[in-house]
Amino acid sequence: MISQAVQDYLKSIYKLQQENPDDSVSTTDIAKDLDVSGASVTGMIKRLDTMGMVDYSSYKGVKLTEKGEKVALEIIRFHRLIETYLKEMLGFPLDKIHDEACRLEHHISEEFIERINKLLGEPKFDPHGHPIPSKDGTIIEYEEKPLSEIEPGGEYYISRLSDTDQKLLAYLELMNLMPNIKIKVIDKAPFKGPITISYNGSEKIIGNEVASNIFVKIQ
Amino acid sequence: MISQAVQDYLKSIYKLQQENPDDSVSTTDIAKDLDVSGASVTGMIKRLDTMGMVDYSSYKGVKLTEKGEKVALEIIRFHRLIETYLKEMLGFPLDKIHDEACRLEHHISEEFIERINKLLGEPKFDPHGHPIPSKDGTIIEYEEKPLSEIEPGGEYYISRLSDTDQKLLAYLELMNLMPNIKIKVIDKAPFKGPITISYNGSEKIIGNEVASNIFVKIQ
DNA sequence: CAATAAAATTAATCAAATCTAAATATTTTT
DNA sequence: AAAAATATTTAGATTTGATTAATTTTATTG
Ligand SMILES: [Mn+2]
Ligand SMILES: [Mn+2]
Ligand SMILES: [Mn+2]
Ligand SMILES: [Mn+2]
Repeated sequence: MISQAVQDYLKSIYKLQQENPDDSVSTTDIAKDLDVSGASVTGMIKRLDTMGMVDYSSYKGVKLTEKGEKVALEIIRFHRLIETYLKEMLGFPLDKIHDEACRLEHHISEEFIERINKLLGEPKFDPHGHPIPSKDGTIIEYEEKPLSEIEPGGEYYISRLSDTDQKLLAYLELMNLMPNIKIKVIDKAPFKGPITISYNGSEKIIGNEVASNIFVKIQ
Repeated sequence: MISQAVQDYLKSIYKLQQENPDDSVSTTDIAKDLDVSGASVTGMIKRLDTMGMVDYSSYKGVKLTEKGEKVALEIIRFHRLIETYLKEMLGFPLDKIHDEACRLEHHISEEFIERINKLLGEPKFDPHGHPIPSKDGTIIEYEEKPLSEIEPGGEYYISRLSDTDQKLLAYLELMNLMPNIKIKVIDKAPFKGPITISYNGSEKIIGNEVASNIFVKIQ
């Protein structure tokens, strides 16, 4: 059996690799992401290497092997299906689903996942707008940009909300700024100033910080 | 935080205590129930004692303290609500719910439990017929007897199915021998022979072994 | 009531994950 | 290119939960 710790490391490495696909992932980045010491990361990385989950050489960082990536994608699939289920079927608020899913992802069975996947109608995106990997590990990719970098003018669809700050997510849900909402930038004040947007038939003003956590689909 | 291991020990001690309320629970019985070595049990018991979860003195076995019992009942509440949820909302077969619940009980939040409790309509019994402890730790008790000890004649309601043998549970579900079904013993062959029963408008013959895993409510 | 069997505890190890402090390698700056 | 700063690894310890083997305590029985 693959322990929870191993699963969390693989998930973290996958995430960091996505953010920076060219470089290999550094110990320090993993340590920061998982909030553990650098020494712990070195120790675990060596084990992952002997398990064939990552390629590692001293002082050079790691890269997931095909095997490691497969495991990571499986956990991410679990995580995102659970998030979707918590929101859609149990009525959890948007800011509570991540933490719950992050625990459950390590403990539910294939059978459980298959059942909720069916009940949900095999969804392709979770409530944050994250794509849900298919069972064979393929994952939808598309181009997006933070709303804070969009010039006033065209219309866009919200594709994704950053899920790092749960307080912010609660605010976005309250404002009904959710994936798939059609949105238009009316005005953008200079020097990271407030941004005027129009959606759902009304105008709102949000801060640049907030807008930088909302991503819209490009073309 | 109370670890999964600690939770499982407390649950096991609670169960063994119920089976034999007068004696204190022996190390060997816990070891058998949890499938660990006796030495492991001695080690854990000492920790539980210093945590104030059990009263323990060397060579004399353990008894749950009020604190320990409260924790045990909380986990049992979680376990049984999850079982009910897996059956009622996700359509799990009766023989698959125990193992899944036994893992999840340690990892779901109060919030999750409260939500499924509401959605299920605050059920009082799980699919095996086990009473679900209330949030404050009270638990319904009633008298019951194995069907194998019932003499032909009166009518009874199935109260509970033993959940130790999952294969047997699958058979019972197939036969529609489930809690709350009205049942009548028509004939009982001697020397632990087959038992003829009537329920749901038809007659069936089951083995004594099977009947000893079906419990009916007394009066 | 002593001999034997069974139950329980102790002692010594192990593995997984973590940590801090010290040492070493790499990168950046002057 | 040497010095300084940063990143990474090593060494040594800790905690939790488990093991086997040896010892001690309790229970049984002739
Ligand atoms: Mn997780
Ligand atoms: Mn998500
Ligand atoms: Mn359990
Ligand atoms: Mn049950």
